[in-house]
Amino acid sequence: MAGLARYMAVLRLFSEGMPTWTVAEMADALQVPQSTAYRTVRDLLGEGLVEMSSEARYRLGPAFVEFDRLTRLTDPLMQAGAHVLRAIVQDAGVPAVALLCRLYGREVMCIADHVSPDASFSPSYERGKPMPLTQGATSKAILARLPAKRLSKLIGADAVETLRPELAVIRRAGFCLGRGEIDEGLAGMAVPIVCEAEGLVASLSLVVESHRLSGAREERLRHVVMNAAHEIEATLNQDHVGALRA
Amino acid sequence: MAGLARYMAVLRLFSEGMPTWTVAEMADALQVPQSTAYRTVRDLLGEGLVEMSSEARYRLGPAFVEFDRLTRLTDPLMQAGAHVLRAIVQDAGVPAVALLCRLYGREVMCIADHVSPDASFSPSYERGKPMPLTQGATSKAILARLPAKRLSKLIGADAVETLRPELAVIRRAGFCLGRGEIDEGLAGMAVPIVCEAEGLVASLSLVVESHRLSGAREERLRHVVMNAAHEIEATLNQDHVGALRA
DNA sequence: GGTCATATTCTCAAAAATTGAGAATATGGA
DNA sequence: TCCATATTCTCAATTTTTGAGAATATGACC
Repeated sequence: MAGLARYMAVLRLFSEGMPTWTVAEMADALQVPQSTAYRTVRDLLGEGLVEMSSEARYRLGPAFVEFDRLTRLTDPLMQAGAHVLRAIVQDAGVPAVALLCRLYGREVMCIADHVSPDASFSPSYERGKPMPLTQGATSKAILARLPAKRLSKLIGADAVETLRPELAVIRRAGFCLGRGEIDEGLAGMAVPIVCEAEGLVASLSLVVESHRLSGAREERLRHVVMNAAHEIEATLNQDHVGALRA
Repeated sequence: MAGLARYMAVLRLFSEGMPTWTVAEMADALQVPQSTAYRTVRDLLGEGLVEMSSEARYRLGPAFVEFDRLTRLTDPLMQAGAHVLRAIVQDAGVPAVALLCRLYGREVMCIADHVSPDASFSPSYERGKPMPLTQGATSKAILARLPAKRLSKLIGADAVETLRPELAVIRRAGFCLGRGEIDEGLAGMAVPIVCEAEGLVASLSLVVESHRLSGAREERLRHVVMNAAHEIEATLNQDHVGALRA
């Protein structure tokens, strides 16, 4: 294994189930001699990607927290949309979770969330959690606005065929409603957000308990989410124009 | 430049002031030929450390958001202390910001914050922001609990001499009050948190407007912060014992 | 302060990866 | 379709990485 991959292989060992590793364990898991593992860890340590816990164990380091902050500060979607989440949760009038998600590299990832204080259900998503590409209103709203070429590169031509009719409907409606696709008993409403100039394809979603979503309320919430999403989209395009002029 | 350093040099180019870069700009900034820069970016792209924005520009990628989440989920200090921040801000009874910070690699970094809804001042700190090592109550509370050897490795023997008396007082009091050391007009109260078994040296701080901190209120807030910090410390040691048994 | 076990760094020649310059291709608009 | 620019590729020279084990540091315990 060469170059960056060697380092990333070590970093990807760390998980929720096993947050600290000894060098011997790493060497064993990656099938490399200990001397090599030690050298790799020494480099990672020097860059702050790993830190030492006690007893010869290592943990992920401060660099990630720092780079994440930079991402939060500089992601245009984050800047345009973060404050909207609180607002739509409040507008919802029922226990709700608002999510801002985007196609990020090869995954759909949640990059911001807001849970209403009275929400008794636990949200399945949170900042930094990748989501299934082809399941749930959030992802579908994103896929619906992806150019055909990029879409098939992402999920494969077969999957595109299967989803095509559904995505066409979403694209036309500018809206997607999913019930229980991700979490049993929950419903998600998602609206796409696109900013070509920034290379962004994203969605704003509101998750509520399925049984609360009937008739007039569904109608009202749809408007809340759509208006908020369009506002974010407008801000994005506005900002970009501003950035170009500056 | 070799190995990891070559990749990190590229990543550290990204900043709040310049969040996207073209490959030509990177090559120029790092004084390497473009072909090399392209190869480096290709590797970073493959690992999700960088993503493409539009028009041949690159941005930091999803990997950082993902690793940050893992850090949030697995950092023992975070688990033990995150929920306490909201509580002490509420207890404070005046506009306040609560911070959980720790020695992380070679820096003191804020890893969690909570701002009271009525705070009119903007906090100078937030998750992911490194703080000056030798200034402010937050950092001093941490330094005060660092073993002598580690302390001088961190800030140098000279700085240790200068700070020694002050740190001795903090260590004995289990508490540190600083006025205007970081932000003019604000006061910080910090209490150290240590968990040897996890290799953690940290502090819990409460920041309020300086003029609100007089007499009885100072006394009361000191107790609020100290109690909360000790509770976190107890949880940490408890959890660690539990982890060992499991 | 000394002794042990274990963690970490070091050494060196062989093997593998990276480098730089420029040619060759891909890509995305007019 | 063509153009400009972005990106990948090629190849020999150079530099880095590798693996095994020896050498050294570290820290707990007596």
